[in-house]
Amino acid sequence: MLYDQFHKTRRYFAVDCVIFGYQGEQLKLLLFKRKLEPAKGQWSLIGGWVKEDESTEGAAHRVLQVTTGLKDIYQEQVYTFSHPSRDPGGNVVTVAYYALINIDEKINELIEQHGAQWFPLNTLPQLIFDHSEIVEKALDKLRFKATYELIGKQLLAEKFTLSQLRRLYNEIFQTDFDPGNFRKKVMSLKVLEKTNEKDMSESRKGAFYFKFIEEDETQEKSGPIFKRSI
Amino acid sequence: MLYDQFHKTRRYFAVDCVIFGYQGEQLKLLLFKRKLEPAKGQWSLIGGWVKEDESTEGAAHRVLQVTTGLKDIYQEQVYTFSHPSRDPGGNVVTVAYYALINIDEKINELIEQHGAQWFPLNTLPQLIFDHSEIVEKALDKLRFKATYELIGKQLLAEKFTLSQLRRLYNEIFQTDFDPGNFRKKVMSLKVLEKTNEKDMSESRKGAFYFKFIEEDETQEKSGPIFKRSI
DNA sequence: GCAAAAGTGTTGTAGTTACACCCATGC
DNA sequence: GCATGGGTGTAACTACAACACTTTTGC
Repeated sequence: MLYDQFHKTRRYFAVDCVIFGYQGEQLKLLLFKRKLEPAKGQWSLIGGWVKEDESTEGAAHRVLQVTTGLKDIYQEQVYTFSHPSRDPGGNVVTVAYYALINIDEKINELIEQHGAQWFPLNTLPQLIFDHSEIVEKALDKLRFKATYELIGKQLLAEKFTLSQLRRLYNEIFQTDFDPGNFRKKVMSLKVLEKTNEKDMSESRKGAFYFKFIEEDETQEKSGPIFKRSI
Repeated sequence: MLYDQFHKTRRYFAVDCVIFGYQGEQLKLLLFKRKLEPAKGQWSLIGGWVKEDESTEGAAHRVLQVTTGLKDIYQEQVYTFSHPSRDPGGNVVTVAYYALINIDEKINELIEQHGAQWFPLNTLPQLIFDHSEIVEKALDKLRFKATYELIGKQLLAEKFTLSQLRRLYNEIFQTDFDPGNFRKKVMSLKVLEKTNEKDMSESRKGAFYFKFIEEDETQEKSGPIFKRSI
């Protein structure tokens, strides 16, 4: 190969996935018992080696599919971690991705087979290596995205009430949005459509379900939709 | 090594630097004539292989130091590009960084030795591989940073007038900020201090020079300082 | 005096916050 | 009827855009 003269290095190349889910009004993280030495059996992000003829996007996608059974999971590159001694097992460069998952029964079956478990963000166990830092960066990026566009499509069910959406935002930003103001702001974005169905489980009056309007990649980023009130 | 059983791949690992400078009221990019096959002699970003026991941050720093002679250049990770066929010479994963440089005489000497040249952003030549995409992402990130905090410390001389700063922002966002409003906004951030010196070269009245207040990493990100008026 | 940039002041508007208030319904 | 979340309305406040205005100086 052309570049071989420059390379004597043994380096490994991996991806790690920060998988966010939302369940029981809590933003959660999917963690795995590591199957590999070193640190075998400890909690970690799910990762995988990047194969030949595979991009990191592809590798992350593959890892997510294997561990959740889902295709077409929403994912976004977070950061690349490359400190030579970040992994005691060798010089492993990892490209981190975060993913957004709608937690349901089917997924949880597969997840259990992998020895994985959902953890609320504020009660995470000790993670291996620099995985805490990776989670921190992923969360920053998620918050950031949520400031600039309305997220929830991937984390919530197809139909959801505005209260459910608001509580998701409350979780993400660890704050307490005013119900009235939140509703007005969200409606002004014109990215949701009201359905005719009502959720009667959370209130006497009932709340209309909304869903995201299908659009072809036309989420224009215009400006912050919420003040970074964190 | 522990992980060797999983690796049969030949892959190369590089960094590329998007070097921004500001000169003659123009935001410029430093480009290099590639010294390597393939695409030898064509314009490209400056890059380098990541050595053993080196992080990508370290590699980018080293590459910047060699090509500009400067230590402690401000740099920030942009994105990792890993499509297996992005470089015809082999499977090269590259981590992109952008850097901010204050262009002056000394630098330009070294730069010429490397066959490098400053190009205004709107008249870039054809770049190799996916380097245009890398530049685009870097510029996005720079704009983004400039929206959230006052930049200029690395791009301008130590002392500068508010008009000079405003024209830098005009360049970055390709817009025309109102002089009065720009001044008020910048002053409200309380990150600049007025010096006693005046620049008499650009106006009859003369304009006071300002400089950035020294602070120990206390640029708190609160909210956007300028509407993304792009 | 006049041109030209530096610097200050003013006014209207848009978006947000805080909060009051009505609505629909199960109990 | 009353408690509860759903949903609407409103007044105060803030930030910003637009633009008028004053200041200082070289010519």
